[in-house]
Amino acid sequence: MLNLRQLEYFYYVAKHGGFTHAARQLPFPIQQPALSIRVKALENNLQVKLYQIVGRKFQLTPSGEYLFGAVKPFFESLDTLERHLRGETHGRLIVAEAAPMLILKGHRAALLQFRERYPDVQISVLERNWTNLLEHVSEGAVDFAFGSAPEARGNFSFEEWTETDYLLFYPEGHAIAKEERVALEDIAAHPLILLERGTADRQHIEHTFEKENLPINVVFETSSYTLINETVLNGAGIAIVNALWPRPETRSGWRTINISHLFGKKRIGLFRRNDIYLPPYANDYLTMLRETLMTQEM
Amino acid sequence: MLNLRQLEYFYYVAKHGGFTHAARQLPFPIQQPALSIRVKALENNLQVKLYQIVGRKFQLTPSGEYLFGAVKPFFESLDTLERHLRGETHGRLIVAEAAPMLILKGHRAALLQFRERYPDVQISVLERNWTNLLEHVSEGAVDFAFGSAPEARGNFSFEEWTETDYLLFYPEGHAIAKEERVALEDIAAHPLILLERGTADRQHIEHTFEKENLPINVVFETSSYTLINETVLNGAGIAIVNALWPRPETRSGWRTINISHLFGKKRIGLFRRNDIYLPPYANDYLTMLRETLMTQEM
DNA sequence: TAAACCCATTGAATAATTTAATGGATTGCC
DNA sequence: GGCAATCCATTAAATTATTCAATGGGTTTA
Repeated sequence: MLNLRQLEYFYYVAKHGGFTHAARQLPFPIQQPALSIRVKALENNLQVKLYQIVGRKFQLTPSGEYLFGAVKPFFESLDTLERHLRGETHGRLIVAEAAPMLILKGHRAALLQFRERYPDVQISVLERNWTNLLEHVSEGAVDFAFGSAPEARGNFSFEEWTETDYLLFYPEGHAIAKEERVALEDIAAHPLILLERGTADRQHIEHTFEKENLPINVVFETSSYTLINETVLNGAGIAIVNALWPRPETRSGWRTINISHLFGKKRIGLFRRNDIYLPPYANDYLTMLRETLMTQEM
Repeated sequence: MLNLRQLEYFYYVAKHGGFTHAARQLPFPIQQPALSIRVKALENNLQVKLYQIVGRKFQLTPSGEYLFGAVKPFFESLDTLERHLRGETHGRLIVAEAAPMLILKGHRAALLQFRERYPDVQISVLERNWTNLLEHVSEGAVDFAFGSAPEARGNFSFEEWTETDYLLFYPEGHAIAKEERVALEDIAAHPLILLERGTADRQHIEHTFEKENLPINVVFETSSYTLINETVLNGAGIAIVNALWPRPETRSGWRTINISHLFGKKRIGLFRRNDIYLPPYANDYLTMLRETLMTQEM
């Protein structure tokens, strides 16, 4: 039977990298020997060395690393858990690039419904770049996030909500339109307008070209779809966008071709931490959002 | 600051549905009042009612249910964690339908490599039906599983390893081959041979027809691909299979058409529990398996 | 070489937890 | 209706677990 207090102290010692450091930084008053003794007891319990002192540096053994990794999420989640239970709820929601056009609409409707039921829970819907998206979630800064399925998942679960195609977006009459079925080489032959580096779409697009060893010629990059739209319509090049991008509605003279045969589908969905249990209000919010999006037909 | 012992006792009381029950069934000697007091202390700490006694039945309040759900995975994982740390490792692996043809090959090679490094860890590779697959994982009966991406994910994370097309499998000269590009209606017009109900492929196929309101005529269903192959070759009908199905190599006279424009791609990958930290040997096994499959070209 | 730092160890002091006994409330059974 | 059984709450006393304070040994830094 693992002793919980021993585990807890081990967690703090491992987290702060040493007994003395831990003793000094812990939120409750405790002395170094107390920690020392408790961790020793844990080692004796398990019959496994969890750390070693090299010189005067504290180091976890592989077993120690394993144990630390295993209990860390739980101990990290306790603060949030306590706040949720006390009712100090502050809902936080993040919406990432690519999802907004689709999901934001849903938020508007879901919010109204939600406030009736939880008038005291504050919801923030934030837009974040794909690069930092999962960080925000894992740091607990937000409860969950929407974005496109990543390569590496780490500690997250991903639930697909919808998928979308990739489109080639070009001015009417552009040479690329001549092709019967556009090939990757055709696209590479033209100057490209893309979203900035670090976004999921950009990463995916570059990766696709790299796989075929095709160099790409990016003439313009931006984080703003408005600018992409402008630039394409001014004839500076062609753009690869996902089908949920905000189409230029004020001007005509543009076309799109579906190029999902080259770039696959883009999967968009919900990210949440694996190791944290969502508070009831958050689950309810997700349910409402799901329903809203369903009736809006996705 | 949540008190861990209080949490632990609350967990046991909630799990056994009452103080007396818990006190009697706990693995260590403890009396009912001790539990009672500790849980009360937790309630006072949090300023939240966690349970109520109705008549003489113990019932969790919604807050109690929430707390229980939040801490349960952790406490449930402690036993396994301890065993792993003590080195009492017994690896368990499950391979589900659809994946086997692809993944099993990898296992053979990975196993050899693995046994050199962890001679004492026992690995079992089991075949299970899609219907029970995730249950096995969530019960902790196996460390992880391979299968195709499900609709609902619950407490699992899914990591895609590969994807495969759906194929129409039919005897040479069959009428369906006349079509330029097969449509769903064409397929529905013929007697179909399918995997049994409850399998992921079957579910997906039925769902696809349902969406278009097309009735299907299943003349034969089985869990064995050998039988499907036989039946198709005898002219009983056409089959929808995924591209990893074991092709009939002993007989000729059959054809396939790719129908992923109708059924999409099938995504195959790794399932694992969200809330349990895999032991080091399991992660190493996965790494070896990944590498093996990479070099075998997927 | 001295000062600073870090962990281990110890007996004494303290705090936390458990026990045992008992009472109140509810249910089931005759 | 009455009695036995079940279950949780409460209390003071007993026990156990944990912490403290002081000290020593080893290592690094200046």
